[in-house]
Amino acid sequence: MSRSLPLDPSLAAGEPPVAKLVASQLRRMRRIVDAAVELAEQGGFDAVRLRDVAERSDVALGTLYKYFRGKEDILLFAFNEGLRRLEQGLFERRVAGATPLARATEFFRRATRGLLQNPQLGGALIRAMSGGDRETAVQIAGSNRRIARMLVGALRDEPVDPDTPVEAFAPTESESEIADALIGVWFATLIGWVIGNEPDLDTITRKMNVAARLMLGGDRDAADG
Amino acid sequence: MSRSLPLDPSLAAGEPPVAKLVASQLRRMRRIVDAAVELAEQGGFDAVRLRDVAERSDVALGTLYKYFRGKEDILLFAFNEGLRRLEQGLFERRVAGATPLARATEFFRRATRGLLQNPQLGGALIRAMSGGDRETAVQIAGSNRRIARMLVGALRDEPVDPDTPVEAFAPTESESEIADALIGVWFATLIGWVIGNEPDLDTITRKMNVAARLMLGGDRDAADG
DNA sequence: CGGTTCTTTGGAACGTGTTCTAATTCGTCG
DNA sequence: CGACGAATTAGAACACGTTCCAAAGAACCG
Repeated sequence: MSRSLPLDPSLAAGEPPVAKLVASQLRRMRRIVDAAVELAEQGGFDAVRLRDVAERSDVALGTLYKYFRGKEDILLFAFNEGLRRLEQGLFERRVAGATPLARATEFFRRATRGLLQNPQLGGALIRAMSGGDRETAVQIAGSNRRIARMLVGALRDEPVDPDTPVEAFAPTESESEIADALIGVWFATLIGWVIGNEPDLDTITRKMNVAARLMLGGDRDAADG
Repeated sequence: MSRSLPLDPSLAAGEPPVAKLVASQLRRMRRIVDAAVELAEQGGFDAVRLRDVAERSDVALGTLYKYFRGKEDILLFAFNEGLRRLEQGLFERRVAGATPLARATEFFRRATRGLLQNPQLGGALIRAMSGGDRETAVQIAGSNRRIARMLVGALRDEPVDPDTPVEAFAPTESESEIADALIGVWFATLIGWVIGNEPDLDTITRKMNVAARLMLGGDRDAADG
């Protein structure tokens, strides 16, 4: 083995792909992700051509594949960075709302807003998530868990420290069921959005409010922008 | 224009892609779909190479693109045929169960069973649905509607005539909300299954039962095989 | 410093979805 | 029958993700 080789080991494990990389390699990786995100912002998933990513980030095509398993892997990495930002944001400004329903709705509103901020990029990230290969499954499962943790935090009205490892997250069975189902609705809605492109934050928020109301009971429409 | 040209007009509109085709063209189309399905059954989505499909169905590659917009389109067509079979099956043997919860669970069990009958094929079909392009959105929306109609039929404990046009289907707002959310959970679950491959009918059925219970209330686990 | 090993590079090469084209066949109408 | 247009064919061509390779560079070790 070697001391720092960048490839799989970092990414094969679910979450922390940045590990054991010297500074120059970290910078290279960052350039790759940034280039991919820029291209996605401009033209969506299809505009992220790996040849362009390589050129923009001053990296050879082959090197790119040393850092990431493929196109979707890069976008998935960006998605996870977005998740981290969301976690941080939620930690700094807790979700507001008097009832679990209101807080759940507000959580999804903020999460969705992050994705829709740049629709092209958001669509690209969702597409990378839904079209995942067997290899990226672990990563996706990890993302899912992080989302569930945030959602359950909102339901409980408890802050979630982003730096706590997700493995320590222990929801009750009931919480787990609700989170699973709600996140499922969210993903399905986002995929529908990607396919059909009706880029309306309010519509998606309303849909999540409806689903949450069904599962949590309570008065209707307990959240607003 | 012509009298029968096979290409877009049939497929551009959502549902009835078979229209205005002479018998020989219908047979060609059938051969194409059959070949694609056979290949998918054996090796999943990736094994459906259009060159192979063309060869198997004795059709030129270019002709294939006259009948379908692309690879996913063929699989989507097969998916819709599967839906029709499911509708027929449900019409002939109504979903059993004393409560809406039990019937909803049983509906998803039967729908999922159809997909998992051949996991390779089922995965390929799901993948075609989730990775859809803008053009196939209409078709997918139509499929969704057909599924919603079946589900609502099960909730109401009413038979659904497969030959009735979906457009005539008029759910109440509440039914529509529940169906939307449940189908979302179902899709998300299936996508998770495709990505992670844990091909267990019972697990998926249980998950749907949980989600349905959350939304419909009622006693737990009210359905079994 | 020389040698060894790993990383990076530039670029070719491959597979597959998709598009394009020229030639051929088919069906219909006059 | 003969002609015209539409459908089909065979196959080349293109785009892009992915893999492969030989050469150049970089880091480390004695």
